[in-house]
Amino acid sequence: MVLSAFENSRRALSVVDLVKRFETEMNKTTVYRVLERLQDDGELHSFTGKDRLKWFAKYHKPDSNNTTMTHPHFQCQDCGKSKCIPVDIAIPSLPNHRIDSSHLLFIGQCDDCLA
Amino acid sequence: MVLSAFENSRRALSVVDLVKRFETEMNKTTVYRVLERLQDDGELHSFTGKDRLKWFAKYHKPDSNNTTMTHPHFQCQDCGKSKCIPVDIAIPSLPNHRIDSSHLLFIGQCDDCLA
DNA sequence: TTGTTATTGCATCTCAGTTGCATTACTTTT
DNA sequence: AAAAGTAATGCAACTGAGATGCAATAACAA
Ligand SMILES: [Mn+2]
Ligand SMILES: [Mn+2]
Ligand SMILES: [Zn+2]
Ligand SMILES: [Zn+2]
Repeated sequence: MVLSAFENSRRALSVVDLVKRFETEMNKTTVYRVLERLQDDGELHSFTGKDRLKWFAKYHKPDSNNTTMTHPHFQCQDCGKSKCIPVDIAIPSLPNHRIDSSHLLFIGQCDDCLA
Repeated sequence: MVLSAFENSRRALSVVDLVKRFETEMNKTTVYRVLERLQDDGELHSFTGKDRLKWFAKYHKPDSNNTTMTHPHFQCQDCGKSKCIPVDIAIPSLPNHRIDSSHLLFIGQCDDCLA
């Protein structure tokens, strides 16, 4: 039910929105827990938006090119919507450091708001 | 006084830490406001850490190669410390989108914690 | 001095996210 | 079917970073 809100697209949904959308049918806490469970099950993944809110999106398994394993996200500064960007970003190598993951968020104007 | 806590390095300091460090000499709210002012003055810049906390670091003006204008940051998952990474990351171009800025955070183990 | 503006303190608020505990739903075992 | 165990949900209260309103103080200028 919560999962079907993501309708197979790359659109992300903020937890705040989801809590609102389901406030008549389920408790706030339940929404949080369902999302966490779906993430553990590999159905969803999460990231942090520009306003430090938590967002979720469908998990798309990496394609053959290894793309999208740890992909960036885009958030529109006009409409606030955000989505997955299935693109590979080259991770720099830092001397004496080990990079395990990355949080990549691009901010700008989305196609809708540019049109 | 708050500014001198950054001692010209690329080390970042979380607001939470700064509030604690100065709790005897100034109010929590004042710390927030001083940091905001220093950011407006171009002395500091801020970013969001992996735990959604706000971090500040010295602002280093871009060098001739345009490097570090919108640079990534690194946060160690062991010690929690984070710092600026003066490296250029290629921003992808997304069809029908305009990217204005980016939040790039790399997570891993720092030199100290690897040693 | 007197008026004006910038800075700080303090209390209170906001609000996303978490936690504890009781209740209900679902499964498995006898 | 009944009992027992496990998982999912509701509800209330809590947490904590960050914001806000307002009064008090400090700096500054006329
Ligand atoms: Mn994604
Ligand atoms: Mn930086
Ligand atoms: Zn938009
Ligand atoms: Zn470390």
